[in-house]
Amino acid sequence: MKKASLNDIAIHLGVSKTLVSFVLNGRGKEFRISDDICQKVMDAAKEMNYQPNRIAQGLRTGKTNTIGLIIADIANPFFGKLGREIEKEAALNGYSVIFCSSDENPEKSKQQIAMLQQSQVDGYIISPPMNSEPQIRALSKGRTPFVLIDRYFADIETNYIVVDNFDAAYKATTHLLKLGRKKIANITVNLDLVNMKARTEGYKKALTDNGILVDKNLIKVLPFSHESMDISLAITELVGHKEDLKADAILFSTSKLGLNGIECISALGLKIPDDIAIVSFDNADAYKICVSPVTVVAQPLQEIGKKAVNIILDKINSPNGTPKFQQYTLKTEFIIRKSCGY
Amino acid sequence: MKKASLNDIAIHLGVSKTLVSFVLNGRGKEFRISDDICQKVMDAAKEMNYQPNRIAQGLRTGKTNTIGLIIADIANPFFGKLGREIEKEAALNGYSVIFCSSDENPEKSKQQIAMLQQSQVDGYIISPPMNSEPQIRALSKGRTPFVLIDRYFADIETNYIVVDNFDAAYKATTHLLKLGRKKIANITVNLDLVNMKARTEGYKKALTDNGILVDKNLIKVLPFSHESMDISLAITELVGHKEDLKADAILFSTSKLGLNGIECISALGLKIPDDIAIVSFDNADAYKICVSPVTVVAQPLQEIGKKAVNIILDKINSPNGTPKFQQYTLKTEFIIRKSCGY
DNA sequence: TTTATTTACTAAATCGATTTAGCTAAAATA
DNA sequence: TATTTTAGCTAAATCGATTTAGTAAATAAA
Repeated sequence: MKKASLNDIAIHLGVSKTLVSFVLNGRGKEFRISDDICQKVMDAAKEMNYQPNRIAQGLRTGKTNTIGLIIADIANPFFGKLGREIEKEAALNGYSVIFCSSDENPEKSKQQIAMLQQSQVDGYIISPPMNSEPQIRALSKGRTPFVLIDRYFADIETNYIVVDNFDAAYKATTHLLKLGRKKIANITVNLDLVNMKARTEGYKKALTDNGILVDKNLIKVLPFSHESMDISLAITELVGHKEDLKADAILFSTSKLGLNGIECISALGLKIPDDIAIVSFDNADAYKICVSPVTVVAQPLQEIGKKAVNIILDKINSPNGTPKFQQYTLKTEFIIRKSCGY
Repeated sequence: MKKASLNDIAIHLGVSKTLVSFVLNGRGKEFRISDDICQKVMDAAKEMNYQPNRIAQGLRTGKTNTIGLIIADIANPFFGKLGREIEKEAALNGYSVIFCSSDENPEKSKQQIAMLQQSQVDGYIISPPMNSEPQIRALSKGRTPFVLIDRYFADIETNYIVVDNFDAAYKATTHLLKLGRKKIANITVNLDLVNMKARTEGYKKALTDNGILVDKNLIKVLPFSHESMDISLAITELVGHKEDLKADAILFSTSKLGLNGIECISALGLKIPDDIAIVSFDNADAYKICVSPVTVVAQPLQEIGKKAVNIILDKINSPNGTPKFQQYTLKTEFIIRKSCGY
C-alpha cells in the first residue's frame, strides 16, 4: 500500500495530471472541466486515499505552510503555554509549527534558524537569546517574515510583541511599598535581555519615586543557567539572620526563579508573607497552590500567540504591506494573592 | 538577496550541478573530483551562503528528517517536559519535530495525522487519545514508523513505551495504607485509556490485597475536559463534613487533577496531610512548593523521550529489522514528600 | 461555407535537489 | 601501437506537485 500521487489518479482515470490538479484544487469550474469528470476525479481521490504531498507542493509553490518557533525551553510552562497558543492559531490557518528550544543559547538558536531556513519555513516566531543580534540582523536581510516575542533588540527594526515590563515591575513594586515593605529585593537573570532589564528598571523607578534609595545589594542578578544552588545562595545572602532580615520582600523576575526561591525560603524556615513578601512575573500554576498563593504579573499569552501568528500571516500574504513593522507592547495583568500580605 | 541554489553555484563556477552536489555531500573523493575543484566549490558555497533546500532534498530522497509528535497538550508540563526530551534527542540526530496538541480529541488527532502524513514526516511519536484506534490501525498499514507513548492499544500491535502504571499505583496505595490510611480515594479521568485504567486497577488491587473492600464511592472518574468545577464537586463529595470525612487520602491519577484538587482542598480549609493525605502521578514542579510538598509517582521522561526517538530512527534505518515491534514498560520512581504524613 | 469562439482538455516546463548512466581525454597496460 | 583503464567530469531522469501555453473538436457567428 504505497501512497497514491496525482499522477496515479490521472493514469487510473486516463486523464492528464493537470486536470486532476485543477479539480482537486477546486478549480474545475474555472478551467471548464466537465462535471462528470470532476466527480470521477474526486471519487478516485477519495477511493485511493489521495493525500497531497506537501513537500512537492512546497517545492513548486515556494510555500510550505510551516512556521518555525524558537523559544528558550518548551518544558518551561511559560513557553509551553505560549507555544500552545501559537500552535493553535497556526493550525486554525492551516499551518504547522516546528518547535525549537534554544536554551537561551545564541549558538543553538543560530543553528536552529539555519535549519528552519533550510526547511523553507514561511515565517519565524522567535524569542531571541542575548547575543543573538547578528542572527536576527541576518534574518532581516532575507525575505522570510519573522516576529520577535518576549524581547526585542532596540537597534534592529523588526516586528515584535512584548509586554510593558517596566510598567508591570513598577506596579508590582509599588504594591509592595503600599503594603509597608521597605527593603524590597529583586532577583533576576542576566540583564542584557531588554525584558529583564526593563523589569529591574521599573523596580528601581518605583523605589526612587517613593523616596527609597536603590540598594545594589538587594538586586541579585543570576546567570542564565541558574541552578537551585545559585538561588539558594542569593536568598541566603538577602536574608541573613532571621532576626535581622536584610530584605522584607522579593520581586522575582521570572517564575523559574520564583519557584526555586520559594522552595529555598521555605527551607530556611521563613514564612510568606509574614517574614517576607513575594511577587513574581508569570502566572505559573504552582503559584496558585503555594503555602501562600503568589501575587503575580500575568502576561496575555493568548494575545501574544495570536498576534505573533497573525503578523506572520499578514506578512506572508502582503510582503510589502504597511506598516512595514508591526510592534506591540501589551499590558500585563496584576493578580493579587496572599503572598504580599494585606 | 535571494537564496543560492546548487545550480547557482554550478553556473558561477562553470561546472555541473552534479559535481557541486557530490562535493557538498562530502563525496568528492568517491567521485574523483579533483581537490582543486572541491575546494572551489566549498569556497563558493560558503561565500554564497548556500543553504540546501531540505524540501527539494526531501522530495528527491523521500526523507524529510522530520518527526511528527502528537500529544494531548504542550502547555501541560508533563507533555512539555516530554516534548522537550523528544526535541532534544531528535535534534541530536539531525531531525526536527512538528508539535501537535490533540486535546485528547480523536478527531483532531486524525486531522493531525493526515497533516503530518502530507508533510511526509519520517516517523510519528503519538500519545493516542481514546477512540483513536482506527487512526492508529490505519497508520500501521502504512510504511512510516510510529511509536505510541504514555498509552497504547492492547489489540493493535505497535511500538510503544509506557510506564508500569499498575505497579506504580499499587505501590502508592500501599504506601498510604502503611501510613494508616483506611479510606483511600482515587480521582482519575476517563478509564477508557489503558494507562488511566491501569492506575485505578493497581489502586484496587492494593486495597484488596490488604483486606480492604473497594468502595465505588471513593473512585471519582472525571470527564477529560475536567474543569475546576468538576474537581471541586468530586472533592466535596469525597469529603463531606470535616468532622466526618469520607476519605482520609486521595490518589490523583494525573497532576492536573492533583493541582486542582489541592486548590480545592485548601479552599475547604482541610489540612494536608493531617486531614487528608495526597499522592499524585507526575512530578509537577508545583508539587515541590506546596503547603505540604506532594508525594508523587515520577515518570522517567528523559528515558521515554530518548527511547521514542531512537525507536523511530531504528525503524527508519532498518524498516525490516528485528524485533518487529519494540515495546517497553518502564519503571516509575516513587518520591516521598510530606503530603502523606510520616 | 468559412471563420471565430468556446469547450474541454493536455504537454511540457518548473521548483532544487539526488543519482544513474555515460562521455572524453589521459594514463597505463598489453 | 593498440587497447584498456582510470580520472574527472556532465547530461538527463527523477521525486510530485503547479502552472503556462497550447491543441483539437464542437459550436456559434458571419
